[in-house]
Amino acid sequence: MPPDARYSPQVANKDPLDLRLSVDRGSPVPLYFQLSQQLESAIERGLLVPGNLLGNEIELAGRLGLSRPTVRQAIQALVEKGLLVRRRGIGTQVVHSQVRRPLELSSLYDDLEAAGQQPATRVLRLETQEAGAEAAAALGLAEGARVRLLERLRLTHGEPVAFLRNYLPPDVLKPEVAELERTGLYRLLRGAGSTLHSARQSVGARSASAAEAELLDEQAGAPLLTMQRTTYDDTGRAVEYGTHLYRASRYAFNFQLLVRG
Amino acid sequence: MPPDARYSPQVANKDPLDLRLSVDRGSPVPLYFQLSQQLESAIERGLLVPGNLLGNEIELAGRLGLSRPTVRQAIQALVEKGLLVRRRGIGTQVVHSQVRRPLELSSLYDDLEAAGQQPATRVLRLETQEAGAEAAAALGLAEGARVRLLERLRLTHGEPVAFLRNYLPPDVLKPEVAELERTGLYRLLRGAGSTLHSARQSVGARSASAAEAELLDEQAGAPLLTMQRTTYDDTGRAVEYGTHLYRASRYAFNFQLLVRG
DNA sequence: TACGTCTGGTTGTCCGGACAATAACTCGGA
DNA sequence: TCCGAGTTATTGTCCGGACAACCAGACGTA
Repeated sequence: MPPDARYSPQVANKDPLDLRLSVDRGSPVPLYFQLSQQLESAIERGLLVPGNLLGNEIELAGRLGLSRPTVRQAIQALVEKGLLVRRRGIGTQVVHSQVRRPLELSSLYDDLEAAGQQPATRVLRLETQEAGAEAAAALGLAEGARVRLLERLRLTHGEPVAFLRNYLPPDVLKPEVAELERTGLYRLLRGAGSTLHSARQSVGARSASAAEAELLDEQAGAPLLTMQRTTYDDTGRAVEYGTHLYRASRYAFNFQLLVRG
Repeated sequence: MPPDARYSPQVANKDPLDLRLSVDRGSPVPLYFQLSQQLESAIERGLLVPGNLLGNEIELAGRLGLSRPTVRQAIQALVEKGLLVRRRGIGTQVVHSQVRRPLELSSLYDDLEAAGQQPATRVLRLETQEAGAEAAAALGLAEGARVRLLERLRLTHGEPVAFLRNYLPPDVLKPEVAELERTGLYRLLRGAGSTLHSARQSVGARSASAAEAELLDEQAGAPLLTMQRTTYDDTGRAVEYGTHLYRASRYAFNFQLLVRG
């Protein structure tokens, strides 16, 4: 194989008919979404190889009995996910990225669970307080407003991984200890009706104090990853502020960024 | 002001005529993009307050002499940036987020420059090598293929902040020391014709070895932030792999994540 | 008061068509 | 052989229209 054959645009194309694309007009699921999902699953399963894609939009529309705008909308969604690239005059290609898991606002609990790490949570504290300056500023509340304070220890295989301190506006979520030990905070927030939208994070590092080391089963002075995060729902309201500590020996953040604009 | 007045949808609206929205049909800039930028700048400058927005799409289209799809495309772009929220049956509102800088694939150089930190770079090493297993895997090359190795020290105000080691496929960029000391790697990559698309990052922490401490002007054992990153262009090709060390006492990662799908 | 119903307003989805911009390919001429 | 012009294919932008889905508030009824 020539050294850069994998970057050539002339990769042979599967016959699109093999993809079994079809839409169900009786379904309440939007047509563009049906198509978009079928294309995505075809890519995930390797039915569509990096290279030239389903010919052109117009023909694809014709074969599916859809209009071109609808097909474009389906393709556009995948372009924004980073699965496809459009090239004017050329066509639309599948991106040949090895790793194309798009990244989401990640939840430590879900991450650990997905990695088969059997996460567990110990709730250390759950109470309502008056907000200090830091939490109030992060949540956009007045200083002294009531906030729920939550402190948890996250473990895998019985060993501590992280110490999590969160502040919640009281009307957003009223968590119970049993729930918190069973699942992650993000899942609870979503379950309570918040549609999470974005988060601002700051990741740093520092040495563990004696108390922190004790809590996390490390030596004093051991390196810790620190993370502060404010999460916003789709109206821009802050629904959670957290300041967390991770054992650097047992955890690292993995994420994928997309370029915007 | 009642406690949650800022979340009420009934915020008085500026007269949209004050916004001086208009489009230039002679310009080569797409109409939807012109409108999108004008709306964005109106939001940035506070002319549009969180609350009810420019009435409805149809009326806005009529006033500007555009079609509704074009207006929708402009609004959609801002929704994806997290500046607006659409609510069926209600209208489109400006998100009331304090911080709404959308985030991009960040460049340390640009970040420091934007923060007024006067970044400087010292090139420690620049040579072509055979790729080791790690770099080859990250770049998707065969082990032993030629790669360019680049080691830099990044400083602000004369003090070291980070040690940067990068691997580049030789046909992507042929950087020169003078360029590297004048600007950041991302800017050079873009200048060389790569359109950067996404990056996978891993952020962790560890204690500085004696040699690392010496280089970064820290004490041995001091906490360091570590970052590995592979950057991909819009065809999914890896254009850069880097493994970096930051002084935790002087730097932290700040970024904003958007929820996907 | 409490609750279901109706109504108006707004975004969501979808269609069919038109022309512009861009890139690859073909082909003729030097 | 090399190079430039023309041709063709494909996505990019834009239009006008239609109906569906959904939400809030007003209204009527129990």
